[in-house]
Amino acid sequence: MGSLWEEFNRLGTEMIVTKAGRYAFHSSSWLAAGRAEPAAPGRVHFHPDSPAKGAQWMRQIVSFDKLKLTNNLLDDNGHIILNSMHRYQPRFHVVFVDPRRDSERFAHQNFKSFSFPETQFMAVTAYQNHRITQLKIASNPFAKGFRDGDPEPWCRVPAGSLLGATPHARATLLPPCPEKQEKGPTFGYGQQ
Amino acid sequence: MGSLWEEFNRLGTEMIVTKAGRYAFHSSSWLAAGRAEPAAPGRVHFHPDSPAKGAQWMRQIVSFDKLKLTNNLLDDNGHIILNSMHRYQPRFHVVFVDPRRDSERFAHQNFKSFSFPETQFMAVTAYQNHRITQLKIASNPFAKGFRDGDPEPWCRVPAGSLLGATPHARATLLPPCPEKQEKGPTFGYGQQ
DNA sequence: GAGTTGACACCTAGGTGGCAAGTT
DNA sequence: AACTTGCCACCTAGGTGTCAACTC
Repeated sequence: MGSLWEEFNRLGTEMIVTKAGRYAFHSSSWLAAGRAEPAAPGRVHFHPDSPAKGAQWMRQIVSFDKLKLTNNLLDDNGHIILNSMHRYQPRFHVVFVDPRRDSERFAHQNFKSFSFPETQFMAVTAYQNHRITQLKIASNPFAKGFRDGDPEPWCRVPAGSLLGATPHARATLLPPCPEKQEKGPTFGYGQQ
Repeated sequence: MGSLWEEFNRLGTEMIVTKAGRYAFHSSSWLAAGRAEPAAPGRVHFHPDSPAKGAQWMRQIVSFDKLKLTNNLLDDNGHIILNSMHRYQPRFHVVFVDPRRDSERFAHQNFKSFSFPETQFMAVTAYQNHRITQLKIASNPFAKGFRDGDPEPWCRVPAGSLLGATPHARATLLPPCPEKQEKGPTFGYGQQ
C-alpha cells in the first residue's frame, strides 16, 4: 500500500478519531479486548493474529485494519489513544517470542522496529483538507456511497434534506436513481 | 447453548454441507487457511484464537461459529470434510502447549477431549425434517427474514415468484410491506 | 426420483463521510 | 470560531433458507 500512503502523505494524511473509536452505537455490547493492557496513553496495538510463526506472517498481507483510534483517555477497548490535532508517526515492531527459560535477559535484542515516514498523519475529529476527504472516498470501498462518477447527479439528494425519513419514505420521495454504471476496480485497499 | 442443542437433538439435528462450505460466490478470492494441514478427511478445526492462555479462554464464550462444513473432498480452505447423509459426533480437544524442550514425550497426556452427545448431527445438502428448518429459522438471527410471526402474511410473496426481478422491480411489483413489529429477543445464538 | 447445486432475497454486523447540533 | 459529537444514508462482507434446475 506504499503508493497510496504516499499519495495521502503529499496532501497531509488525516485520520479520524472519536470517543469510541468511531460511533458509540456500534460498540454497545461489551467485548473482551485481546490481551488487556494498563489503560495508559502510549498503548500498543497487538495484531490479532499474533503470536504466529514467521511462515504464517509471510503467507499473506499483514493488515492492521482492525486498529482503531480514539481520543478517549478512559478508553478500555484497547484502542490507540491519540490527541486530536496532533501529528503522529506509526511504528511497527516485530517481536521474537524467545523460547528460552531466561528469555527476559535477551528481550532487548528480540525485537526489531520499523517506521515508515509516509504513514505519518494528523489525528482529527473532522477532516480539515477536502482533498484528503476526496482521496479517502476514492480509495476506501466503504465510502463508495459518496463517489459520484457522474451517475446522474440530479438523483443525488443533498445529505440531510431527508433527515428523519425512513428508507421507505425516502424511496417514495425520490425519483428512482438509474443503475450506477460500474467504474471498475479502484487502486485502493483490498488489492493484493 | 446446551438447551438449544438439546432441542435440536430431540428432532434430529441436521447440518448443511455444500461444496464450498456454502455458496461458492462468497469465497471467490483466495485466503490462506490458518495452519495448513494435509488435505485429508478427518481434519481438525483450530479455534481462530488459539493458541491462547487459559485466562483468555475463560474471559468469554468460546464460539465455533467460524467452523464450516463441506462435502468437497478436495477442499483446501481448511473446512471440515463430511459425507452427506452421514451422522457425526463433534469432539472438542483442549491441548496444553507444553513449554518443555522434550514436550513430544508428554504429548499423550497434554490434552483432554470432550464429547457432547446432544451435538450429534446429520450432514445434509438440503434439510430433510421441516421442523429442523423451522427451529433453525426461529433461532438463527441470519434467518430472521424467513420468520413470519404474523406480520401481515399477505405481504409475504411466495419465494421464487419474482425470480430474476431486480430488488427495484420487486419493490414496484409488491405492495409495501408494513413495518414488521418487533418480536423481542429470541433464545437463540448470541445470548450470553 | 432422491440428492445436489447455485442464484437469490433477506438478514446481521459494521466501516464510510455528511451534517446539524452541541461544546468550549 | 473552532472543534467535537452522534445520528444518518450508503456501502462492504457474509451468514440464512428458498427454489428451480441440474446430476446421476
